[in-house]
Formats: sequence, C-alpha cells, structure tokens
Amino acid sequence: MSVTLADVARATGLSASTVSRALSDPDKVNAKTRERIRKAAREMGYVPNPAARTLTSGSNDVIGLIVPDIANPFFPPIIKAVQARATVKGKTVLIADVDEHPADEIQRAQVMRKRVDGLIVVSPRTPEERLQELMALEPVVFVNRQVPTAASVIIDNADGMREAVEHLAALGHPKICYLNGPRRSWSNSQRQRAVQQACADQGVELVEFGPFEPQIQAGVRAADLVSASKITAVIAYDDMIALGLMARLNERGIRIGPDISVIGIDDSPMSGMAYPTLTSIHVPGSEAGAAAVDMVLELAAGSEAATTRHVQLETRLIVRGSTSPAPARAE
Amino acid sequence: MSVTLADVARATGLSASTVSRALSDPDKVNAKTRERIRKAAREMGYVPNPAARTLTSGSNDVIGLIVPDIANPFFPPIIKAVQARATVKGKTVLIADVDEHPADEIQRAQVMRKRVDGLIVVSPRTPEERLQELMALEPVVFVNRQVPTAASVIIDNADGMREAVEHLAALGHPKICYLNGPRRSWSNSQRQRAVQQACADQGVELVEFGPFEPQIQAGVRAADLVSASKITAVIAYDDMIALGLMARLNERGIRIGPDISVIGIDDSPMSGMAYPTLTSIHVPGSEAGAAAVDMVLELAAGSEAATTRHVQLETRLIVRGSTSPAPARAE
DNA sequence: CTGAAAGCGCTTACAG
DNA sequence: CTGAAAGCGCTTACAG
Repeated sequence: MSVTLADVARATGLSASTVSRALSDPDKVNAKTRERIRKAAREMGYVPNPAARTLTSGSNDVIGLIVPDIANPFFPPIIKAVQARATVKGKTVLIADVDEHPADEIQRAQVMRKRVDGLIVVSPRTPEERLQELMALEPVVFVNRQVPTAASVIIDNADGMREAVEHLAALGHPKICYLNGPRRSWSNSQRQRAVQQACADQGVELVEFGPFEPQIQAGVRAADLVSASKITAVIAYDDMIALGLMARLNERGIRIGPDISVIGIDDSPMSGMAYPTLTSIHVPGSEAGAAAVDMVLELAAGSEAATTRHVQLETRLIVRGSTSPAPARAE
Repeated sequence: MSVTLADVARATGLSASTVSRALSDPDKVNAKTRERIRKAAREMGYVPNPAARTLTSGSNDVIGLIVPDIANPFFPPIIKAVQARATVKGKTVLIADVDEHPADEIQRAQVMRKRVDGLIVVSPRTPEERLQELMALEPVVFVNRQVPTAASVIIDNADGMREAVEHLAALGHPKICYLNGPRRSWSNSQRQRAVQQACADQGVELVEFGPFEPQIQAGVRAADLVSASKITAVIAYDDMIALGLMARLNERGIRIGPDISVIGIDDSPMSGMAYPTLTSIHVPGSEAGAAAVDMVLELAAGSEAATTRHVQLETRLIVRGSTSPAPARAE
C-alpha cells in the first residue's frame, strides 16, 4: 500500500541498499546519487517503516516513560520536557500512567520493554525490594528517586529550602511550621531533612504537622491545626497542600501575607494564579525530564559510564505575594 | 539475546509455525500440543517481538493519542480512560502533547502514523481547512469536535446547560450571565448556543461576557465585570474561569452562594475542593475516551459502518456549594 | 493438526 | 561508491 524502499530503488534505477544508505547513512553515498535518491523519496512520499527498521537494526527510536499520575501537576512539565527533548533527538515517547499503583509500574514497564530502547521511571512508587525487577529492564533511568545502583536524576531540595527559611527569617518570623507530605515518600523525607537543617542553621524554631496527602483537601485540614497554634509562617510539602491551606485560612478571615506567610513547593501553574499568588520553591521538572532523556539515550547507546550516574538538580525560591513581614507580636 | 519463537520451537521439537499458532491463534492447534508449547514458552520467558509481528501482520497493537495539553485538567481523565480501555483490548497507547500548537497536530500525527493502528485526536485545534490532512491518516477518531465526514465522539452540552439554567431559575435568579470561552472554540459555540436556548425556554434573561481564555487569570478579570453589573448568577465556560472568578469575588468580600451563584463546566477535581465547592456540569471525559478507543479499533479492523459514526455523550449538573437562592431583591 | 516456505521492509557485512 | 545476499522474528497461505 505505502511506498517502500524497493519502490524508490526501482524508480531511481538503483539498489535498495544504496537507497537505504542515502537515507540513513548519507556519507556512504556519492553526493549526486544521494540527492537524486532523496528527491525521489520525497516526491514519492516515502516514509520508512519503523517496524522493519527495528527488526534489522534492533533499535526502536522510542523511549518509554512511566509516571504515577498525569493528573498531578508535578508531572506534566516533566512529561512535556521528555517529549520535547526526545523529539529533538528523533525519538518518540511511549507514556504509561500507572494511576499510583506500584504493582502496575513493573508490569507496564515489562510490557513496554520490547517497544522501547530505554525506560524513564518518574517518582517510582515501587518498594525498595522490588526495584530490582525494574532495573532488570535496563537501560532504566529513575527520576526523583535515588537508587544507588542505577542511573538517576534527582532533585535536591536543600537549596530551595534554605532560601525559603532564610526568606522567612529575614521577614522576622521566629518560628516556622513545616507540613509533612506522605509518610513513605522519598521526596518528603528529603524535604523534611532539608528544612530541619536549614532551621537549625538559621536559628529558627521549627514545628511540624502531618503527614498529609498532596491534595488540596489535606491543606484544608492543616489550616485549622495551623491557625490554632498561632504560627505566622508555614512551608508546605507541596503547592496542593499550600493552596488548600490558603483557601481555608482565607475563608476564616485570616489574611495570607499580613497575618500568616505561606510557602509551597513545586511552583506549579496554580501558584501564580492563586490569591494571593503563592511563594513557592521551584522544582526543575523540565530540566529533570531533559536530563533523563539524555541519560537513557547514552545508556541505550552502550555507555558504561552512565550506568550509575546521578544527576543532581537544584531548587530555588520564587517569592510572590503569600509571604510578608511577620505581624507585630501580640504577646 | 532474548528468546525467540525458533528457540521455543527447538525446545519443543515442533515447527515455528505451530508455536506461533499455539500462541496467537490457539484454536488451530491440538489442545495438548498447545499446552506443552505455552508451558515451554512461559518457562523460557518468551516474549513476542512486536516489531516482527507488525512487519508480518501489518498491525501494531498501538493506538495513537493526540491532545492539546496534558497540563489542562480537562484531558487527564480522557487520557486515563483511553489507556485503561486500550489495555483491556491488549493495545498500547502512544501519546503526543502538542502544546496547543495547531500545526504540530498534523505533523505529530504523521510521524506517529506508521507506529499505530489508528489515531484519536482530542479537541483538535487544527483549522477546518486543514482537517483533511488529519483525516487522510485514517483511521482517525475525533473527540470533542464534530467533523461530519469523520468518526467522532462528541459531548453534548445541551442537557447539562438546561439543568444548570433550570437550577438557577428554581433558585429564583431572574437573570444569568454566561462567560464565553475562546472565540474560535467549537466547545464554546456549542455551550453558548445551549445556554441561549435554555434561557429562552425558561424565560430567564441572559447576558454574556467574554471571550475568555480557559484560565484562572481570565476568571479573575471576569469577576470585576460581573460584580460591576449586579448579576446574581454566573455560568462560566469552564471550571478554570469559574475558579478564578470565585477567588477574586472572595477577595473582594462578595460571598459565593449568598451573594452570587457560580456554575462551572468540566467538573474537574478542583471543583470539589474549592471554597465553596463549585457546582459544575460534569463532562464525561472517561466515557469519551473509552468510546473513542472502541471506535478506532473498529475502524482499524475495517468496519465501514464506523467511518462516519458520531457517538454523542451527555452532560449533567453536579450541584455543590457555590449555588444558592437568589439574594432578596435590593431594588 | 502440523510443517516447509515465502515474505513483511528494512539494514548491513561482504564483494567488487 | 554500489549491489547481491542474507537475515532480523514473526505470520500465513499452501500442502499434506
């Protein structure tokens, strides 16, 4: 039905071998012949059959991407970056959304494996003891989870946290509240450690609440705990929690900014659109996605060096309207 | 490197043909032989090579899905439903996010074409005059856009709109404001027509503002227009606009519910979490995704009947906290 | 019910 | 620089 290499060969009076080379390995063909072939191919609307290519070359030109939940605003920037970077590299992306089911992660990865040249697994929920099954599907790059024996792109929250605590301290807040994320989350343990360290360094008192799920509703719950405890500054595990917190405080007539400062994490699109706009720690999802693509392609190309490489990306504070000087002490 | 059909044939002392049949066309093989083969295949860890399969059978077992923007909350439910339904049918999904660039829609579709058995294009932004280029890549199913000469799954806003207007009328609102979505949006023209019809039928006065982009920020802008005109009930083009509207009205001390009723469209996850919770018209994204998968697979299987079939799905009102009886007349 | 053979559309050593 | 040939791993008429 569609135009094949043989058709182009026939049309140009050359062999299929030459046509193939002219298209995929141009240097091996005489310049004039090459142009003649390319012109004919273009005119005939020739499009290589990827299945045939895969069968002979062993490469799919496809990257597999596994994410826990595309509906969570943390992932779209990563997904978009992976697609953009892959396109630049001439690759297509096969995405799987595993709906937060850890077990599906492994299963979907296995099904994908033969269709892709490598796998990128973002924020894997797979428990430690089964991570081996994912790694067996090499090449695999993990994003947002440190796996010592595998390639990974991780996001270091320390800098952003330090900036957030410094910012609040500079505004005169003597005490900061951190709202913890999910109990078993690798991200939360990292963020928690970072805020503890930063507070210790700055001599700021720290109180913690939680764990909370990364959802608006959880932030709503947190709001009542926070307002009951006369805290003037809060750092939430993520923007979802921060937004829920703000909505509820607003409703209760507590002014975000003047009465209480709030900082989120993720710098999601919502944060610039909330009332007031939300000060948030920017997490470089796009950079992480692009870096992961580069790594997985290197691995697929056989680079030994990349096998256990760990790319570390940094976070930074974006100051917006939800943080203000501490209210005058009412004590 | 990995186990092939030939390996299994050798191990069982049968021919590759028989092994192939036992695995993909079981009825054609003696039950005993079949079980022996399947057992061996399982034990040897045989996984069919999809590229080889595609090359001989002509089918990819992959469906292509093109969406304007995965970060817009309207799309994830559709994407998830497509993936779920495809998985049930033994298919994989190749997703492309075209970042709202109409031109990319066609280009990405063309690149995908040879890797997939059919295409699902959601809310296509491609202008009318170039739609033909997409249709040429058949089988193609359009979701959320009516294309008379192609298969499509469309969402009929009439019922939901009628329910929304009835609801507001029953609450005593004599006049309703509709906030229009993007000027060239097919969805908006449909929604606009539906609200006009419903208001005419109910004898409710209608005023319109807009167009607005489907973004929180646009809702914020709309809020000031609305509050300047003493309107007591608003239906917004989508939840994003409704949420922005609510945030701004809240900020200005206008109480959502008691002072002004607000209805969104999409019933996105945010709507149940806003303050107050947002009454919204539920749009059956999941059903649309599943229906699209079924249609595209029918088309790929050669069904003539499905070629210009139009599946129509209905919307309905979900009443939450943002709608209340009209405030006592202050005139 | 089973097997031998051809073929899907490419790529890639191997000759020349 | 170009071509003939083999082969990638399957499926599928065609015989038997």
